[in-house]
Amino acid sequence: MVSQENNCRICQEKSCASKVLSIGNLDILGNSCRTMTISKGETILHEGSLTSHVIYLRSGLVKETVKGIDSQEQIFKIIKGKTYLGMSSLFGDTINHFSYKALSDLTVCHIEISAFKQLMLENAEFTYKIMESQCKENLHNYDKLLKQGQKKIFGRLADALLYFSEDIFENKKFTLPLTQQEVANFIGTSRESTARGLSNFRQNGIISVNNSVVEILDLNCLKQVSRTG
Amino acid sequence: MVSQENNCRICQEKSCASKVLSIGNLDILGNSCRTMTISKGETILHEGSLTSHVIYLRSGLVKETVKGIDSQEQIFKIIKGKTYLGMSSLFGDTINHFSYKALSDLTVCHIEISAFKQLMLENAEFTYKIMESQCKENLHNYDKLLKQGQKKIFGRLADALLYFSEDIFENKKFTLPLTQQEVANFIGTSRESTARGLSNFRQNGIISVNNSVVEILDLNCLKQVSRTG
DNA sequence: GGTTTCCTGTGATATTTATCACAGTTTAAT
DNA sequence: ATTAAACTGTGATAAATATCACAGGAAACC
Repeated sequence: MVSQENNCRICQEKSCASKVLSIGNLDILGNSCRTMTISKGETILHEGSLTSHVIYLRSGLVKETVKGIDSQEQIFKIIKGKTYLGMSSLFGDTINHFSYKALSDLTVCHIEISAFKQLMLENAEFTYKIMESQCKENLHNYDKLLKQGQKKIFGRLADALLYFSEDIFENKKFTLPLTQQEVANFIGTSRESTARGLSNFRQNGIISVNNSVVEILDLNCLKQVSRTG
Repeated sequence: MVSQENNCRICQEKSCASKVLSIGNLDILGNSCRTMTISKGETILHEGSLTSHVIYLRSGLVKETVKGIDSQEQIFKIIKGKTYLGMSSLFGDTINHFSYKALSDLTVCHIEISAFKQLMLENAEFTYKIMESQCKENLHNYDKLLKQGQKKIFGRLADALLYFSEDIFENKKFTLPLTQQEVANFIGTSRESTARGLSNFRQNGIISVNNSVVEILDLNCLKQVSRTG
């Protein structure tokens, strides 16, 4: 981990919310903010630890996880750059409800919670923007979780592939950042079922898989599977 | 529905957030707020409709639902008094993602969204409180949804019973406000499996059921089932 | 009060999914 | 390059759950 002081004025990766901050506000932020790099595989934040900082993911890919029963890792979602991590825990509790682990090399900022709260109480538009983005995320998460409960495995797997293709990588061809075990933990099933699902999609010409490079060949069919369940 | 003008200054059912409002703020709220009663069975808000008002549930019990695939109703959660309804949709989108239906007679307030936003931008502490309560709710919801995905039916049913007993009615004995079909829609299973689960709990002396009056007889055992899944 | 409609309980069966087992592949480490 | 470790693919079987079917109860509606 390399850490350095930060000038938020000139940051190229501002969040939606911090774009509304005045120069004065940005300097308050910069004074309470440290940027650092984290390498793939490291854990940024542990479930169960006390909340102490706002963490802003500038760039890179992160998995948000919880320990399930018999302490199997459940993956809640994959997070890409320009996102605050663990806001619900930060404002809704004193301990973190999720762990965050780097799926790639990352750049993150640690912001002192007191400074962040000060900004929120001084600048209602900032708070409003933060709330807006949280609400958007929540709608998305609830939608995903509720649908997941109804769908069968092929449908959920299709959803996961579409999620990576459309939301995360914005490309029909991408390198899966997860092992099959992790995909299974993400869609709530067993590793074997995930493997069988991928085989099935491959055999039906819906996708191609080479090592961990996936390409969606028949998007309509995949969407169909996602709908049908 | 009976509607009347509202004096928010003297409201006995203020939300956590509106408790921090000044008298002036409360008058702004009161001028843009109408109180009404809604009877059991009516729908307050339809999924898919445009967001137009903040709705505050003063008293009563509401089910929050979404249409699942093949348009089966999924029950996301049960909501009791002193809660804003549909905040995520309101701030995260322009259409409502959930429907809200009365499980009992209700008192609700409709608040003009423009006035509410004005308050949020004028009073950052208010906004902060709103955000805080949203975050608490989210942690709770995510926890529930994630665990639900891992547990088997008996575990989920146990959770639902504990939820009614501890969170909603705060009593070991309560009248189930849902039919078995609805309980099934709540825990994500079939009506028959729900019926079998309840029978099983009854036969094992964990609960007693008379019509829709449920009493938890062996709390420890029920919690055990909830844990074991 | 009688009829209709919705709700509940439970057996039998079919479907879905997990688990076990193990061989073949890829990746990482020396 | 070679070995070890982790990951992947697939069959066989077991467990969980849904679905179908139907009878008996409760509630609601003339």
